[in-house]
Amino acid sequence: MSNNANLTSCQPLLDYFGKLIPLKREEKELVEAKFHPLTFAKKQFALQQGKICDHFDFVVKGCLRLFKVDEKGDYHVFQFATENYWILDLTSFHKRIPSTLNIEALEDTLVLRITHRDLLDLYIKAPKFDRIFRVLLENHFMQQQERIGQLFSSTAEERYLSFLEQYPHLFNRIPNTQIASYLGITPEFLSKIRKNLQSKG
Amino acid sequence: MSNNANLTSCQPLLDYFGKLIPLKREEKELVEAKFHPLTFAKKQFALQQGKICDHFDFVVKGCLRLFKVDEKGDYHVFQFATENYWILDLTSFHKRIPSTLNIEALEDTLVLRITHRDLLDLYIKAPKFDRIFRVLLENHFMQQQERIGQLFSSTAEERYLSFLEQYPHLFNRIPNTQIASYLGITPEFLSKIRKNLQSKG
DNA sequence: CTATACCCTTAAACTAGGTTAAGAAATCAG
DNA sequence: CTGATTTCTTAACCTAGTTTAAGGGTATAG
Repeated sequence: MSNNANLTSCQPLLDYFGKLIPLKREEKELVEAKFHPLTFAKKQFALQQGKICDHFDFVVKGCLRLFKVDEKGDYHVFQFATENYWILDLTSFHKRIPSTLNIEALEDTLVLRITHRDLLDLYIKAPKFDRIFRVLLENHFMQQQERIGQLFSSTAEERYLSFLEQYPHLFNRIPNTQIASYLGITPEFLSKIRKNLQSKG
Repeated sequence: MSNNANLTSCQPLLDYFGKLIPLKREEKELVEAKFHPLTFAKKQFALQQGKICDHFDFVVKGCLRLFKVDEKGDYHVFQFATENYWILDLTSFHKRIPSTLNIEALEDTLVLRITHRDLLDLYIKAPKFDRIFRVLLENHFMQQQERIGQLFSSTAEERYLSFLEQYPHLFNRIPNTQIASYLGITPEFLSKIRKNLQSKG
């Protein structure tokens, strides 16, 4: 019965993997054995800075944010993760060092989680996952590079517009303070931008 | 004889891979078959925007820069690659779409290059390279994330100091205009920063 | 050896975005 | 339903970094 429950709960992840590379029965069973569901209430932390990030999370439902608190106490959002996104502090996860980042639920959230040890074991038992996680990482990398490009050469207004385009499902789901923090500006300035845009059309 | 020449020329790359995961004889031979040496004179382009990036380059000697030219005509350096670094436009390479970036030699440079087709073939013939390139990508990703964090919360002076720390071998090897372009500031402002630092000590 | 291109610096005027403060609106826990 | 917390907006003032312009320094190709 618990086996059956897992079968059900891992389905979104199996679908996700299956779209990248078709999985064999044994590989599906491995996924079911290694990933475990976990829920977070809104405002609950999935990772606190100072702790080692021992988990690689796939979001089934809800929304998490990965963010840094700098020396001045300001918050900076690296990434939001909604349905079918991955979230973790990769640096802490791989180097096994205390994290400088936090992960917090912006909504009640359900994730499928694999631990560091289990992921290594998964790579050994089914090398196909080396490839799957390579592809997954490539996608994350491309997104990050796009972001660096924008931080370099776009104004805050342009970045806001492109955020709205890229994450239309997010903008009425999370507060503007969070969006500002993702764009690298203050909420006050975002407010000014929004007013400007409104007067334009 | 040409075989022998390749054996010699691939040695830095074999060393690099060997440090990540030991390679078997067949795997070494595959590397020698798939990677080919290529030289660029200073100022020569290894990639021009608009073309598809069909190559993944390992720098044996010299220095390349990966940069973007924005709408205003300003240049922004994503990455420098010196000895033992990788350089390519990953987005163009994987999505097979025209690149928005350029790669240019800042010094006379020797790379070992693998094409897209040969890399896919390498993954198939030796799945160990799925793992190697996963690890390699993880490292790049971590560096990029660090960079985003800095662009968010550090002043230009702080970023300059941390550049000097992180790339001590680069700062007297490339012009300050390039460093400014990497830091996301104008050469004039970098000059001001350097003057300030000098008066401090 | 020389001319040309590139590189570095200075300084004055300017602008994108930050800071501070304060009130209004929305959301939420009890 | 109600008080409390969070969120959004406005506005006046401030600052890090840009722009423009100009002069001097330094490689480098021919």
